[in-house]
Amino acid sequence: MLYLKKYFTEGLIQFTILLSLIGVRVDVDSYLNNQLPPLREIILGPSSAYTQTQFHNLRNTLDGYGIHPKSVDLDHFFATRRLLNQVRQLDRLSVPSPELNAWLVHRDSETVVSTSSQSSPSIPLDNGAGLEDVSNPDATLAMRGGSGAPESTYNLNATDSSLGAVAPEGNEQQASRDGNDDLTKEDIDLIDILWRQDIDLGAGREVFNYSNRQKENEGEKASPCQDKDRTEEQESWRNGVNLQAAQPVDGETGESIPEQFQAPVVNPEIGANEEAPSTSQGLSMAPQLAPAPEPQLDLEQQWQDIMAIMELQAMEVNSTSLSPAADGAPESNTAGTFELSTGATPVNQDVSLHQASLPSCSQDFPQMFSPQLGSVPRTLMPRISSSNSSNITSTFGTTNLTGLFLPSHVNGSSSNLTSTPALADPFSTLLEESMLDEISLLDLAMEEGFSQAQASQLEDELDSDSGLSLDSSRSPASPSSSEEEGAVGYSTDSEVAPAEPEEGAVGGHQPGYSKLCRMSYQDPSQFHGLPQLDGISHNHTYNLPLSSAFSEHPDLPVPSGKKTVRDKQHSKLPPHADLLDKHASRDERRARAMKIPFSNDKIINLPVEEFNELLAKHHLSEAQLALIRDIRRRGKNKLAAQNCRKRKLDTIIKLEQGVQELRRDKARLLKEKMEFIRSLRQMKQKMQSLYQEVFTQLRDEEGRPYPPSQYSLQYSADGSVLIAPRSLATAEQNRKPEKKQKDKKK
DNA sequence: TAGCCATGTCATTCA
DNA sequence: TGTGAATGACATGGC
Repeated sequence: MLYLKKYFTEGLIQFTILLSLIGVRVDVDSYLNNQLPPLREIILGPSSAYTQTQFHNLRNTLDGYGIHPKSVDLDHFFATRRLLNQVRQLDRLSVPSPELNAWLVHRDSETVVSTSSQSSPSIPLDNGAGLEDVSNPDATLAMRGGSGAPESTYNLNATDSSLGAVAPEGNEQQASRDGNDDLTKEDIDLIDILWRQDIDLGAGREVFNYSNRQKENEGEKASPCQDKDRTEEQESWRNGVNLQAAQPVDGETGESIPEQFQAPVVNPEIGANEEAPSTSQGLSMAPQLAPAPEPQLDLEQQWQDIMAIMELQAMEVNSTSLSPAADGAPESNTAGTFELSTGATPVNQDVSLHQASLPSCSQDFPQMFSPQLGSVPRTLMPRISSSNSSNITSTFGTTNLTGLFLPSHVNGSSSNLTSTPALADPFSTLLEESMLDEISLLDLAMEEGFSQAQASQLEDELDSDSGLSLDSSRSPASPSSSEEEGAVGYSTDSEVAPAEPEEGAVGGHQPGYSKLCRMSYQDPSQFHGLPQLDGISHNHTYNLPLSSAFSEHPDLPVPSGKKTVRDKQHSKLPPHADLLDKHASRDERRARAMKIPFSNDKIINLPVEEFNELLAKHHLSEAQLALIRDIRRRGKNKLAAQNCRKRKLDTIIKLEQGVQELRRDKARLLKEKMEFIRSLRQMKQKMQSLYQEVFTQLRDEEGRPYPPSQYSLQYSADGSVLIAPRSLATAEQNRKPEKKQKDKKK
């Protein structure tokens, strides 16, 4: 980590030097002192709770690497690395390629966390480059004399101030000139390229002037009108409304184009790339798109390796979890989502990056942060979310991007629908339908993945709880159990029963296990400290009447939520008797009233023989005997009813699973059918072409070709091919159906 | 207060 | 024939 920090620091220093070469005065100390997290955190260490980790791709499957994917350090590494790369590569010819840069920028906690593509003017981009502020296009116009032709009137000096200069406007040109004094030709070329990026935008750099924000923050030279606009924008932003949600971006640079400059954009290249992803950083993403081989630091190489691995993993996740349309079909991802570029460069990196950043747009956001996020003011969260979501919207229009980053079942099939490439053949409709069907079913399967887990869990419970062996390991109703333990040793649940002092003539201790099982039914979390009970998650309490366990330990908290209401209602009663009454069933109360000398649990759960012995031991009245038999009958029936209901649920769940399975099978078979049809069609086409080829080469005795309208090739049964007049062939074909009909009649 | 749900109970059937 | 299990139907209470 220290190494990374050092690297960040070095990179930032390089970047700062570069900016100073351009003519921008960058005061690192002021950044640090002004409590701007990114620089400070990059250099001094991460402290931001708002860090958006870019590696939250789909399921956070990137474990096991040197840098944890969720490490906030990676974010800084990402941001800094990309900034540096892009700056370094600005002097190269840029070729648009499908790259989506997910920038991560930060601000102090007072304002907003933003991703790069966020073009909202209210988001300061304190990324260390001191880059853009798109909130002040008016100033740009003014500086350019309000020209509608920005290409021709671009003010280079004005651009200087946009690159993070904190010098007053009046000094900008001087500062720029001062800075240019030391420029080499290479630097100048680099600066020219930088400026051209914005010229292509039709906007000067001053549009993205970071210094404007600085000035505004300092209360210097900001016009009231600008303040008002900015305040409104910030408010709207805080309200989760991105006023510039549909703001276009420069396809070449990925920058957000201020609305004032959308019309004048005449650069055809921009038009061709108008769907390019947006990075509102103001730094060109284009140079990075054509990375020329250059000597890399070892760390860079390592970083590339990390990136490659992560991309592969992201692709794996995509290919396994998304629709089959995504299999080897990058365009499937691009449809409506990643169709952002020209050229055929794979979008793997883009995908991973995008996936890495976008989950934060919605519900995944809180989980993506470090535990410190818990301390993030809640008021910040909506802004974070809205910034990201609006970001997406601004970049991709109304396309439903979330489908790529949320589980497909969340997104439904919409993204899949858009991602299914159109097929040219006549079967495309059917095939598409089939594939879509399957896709939707795969979505269902993903849904089912969840329900299956639940179902299997429930199934396990059901299996283990089947029958009276709900407490399967120790069921008192189990003959084996009773045989092992004997009448006296009938000590599991039957031991619970004597816990009722009034009822139980047969004493017994309350085994902790049973007690805990009872409690586990109510609150499994109470057993976290009991490793021996880790494996106990089932509800084995059906044959453990609540009153039994509770009566022995009336000081125990009432575990049942349902009982609590009743508890409150009876809270004025004497504690012990009240609790006994409260948690005693009707039969238990009756048994107490009739002075039955043993517990209801015993009455219910003892095997017949032992039960009869127990009755024989005591001299009971007819009323008592009748009550005992009723208690036994009802108790057993109660358990039976519970088991019956569980079985019903189990059956329903299994049926649902069966339905899902059948649907998957149907989709798979349909897909296979379509593939067969397509294959058959291809074979027919091949056959037709071969037929034509052979036919055209045939000649009669005079060397003339046979007219296809009069002759055709006939295939005989022995495999030979004959040429015959079409009329003859037609007649033969007509005979065959007649023969078949005759055969059928026979 | 109606509706839903969980649970208990009864009656019945079956092995 | 007694017993237990299974299940439909109904009642009840909580939310």
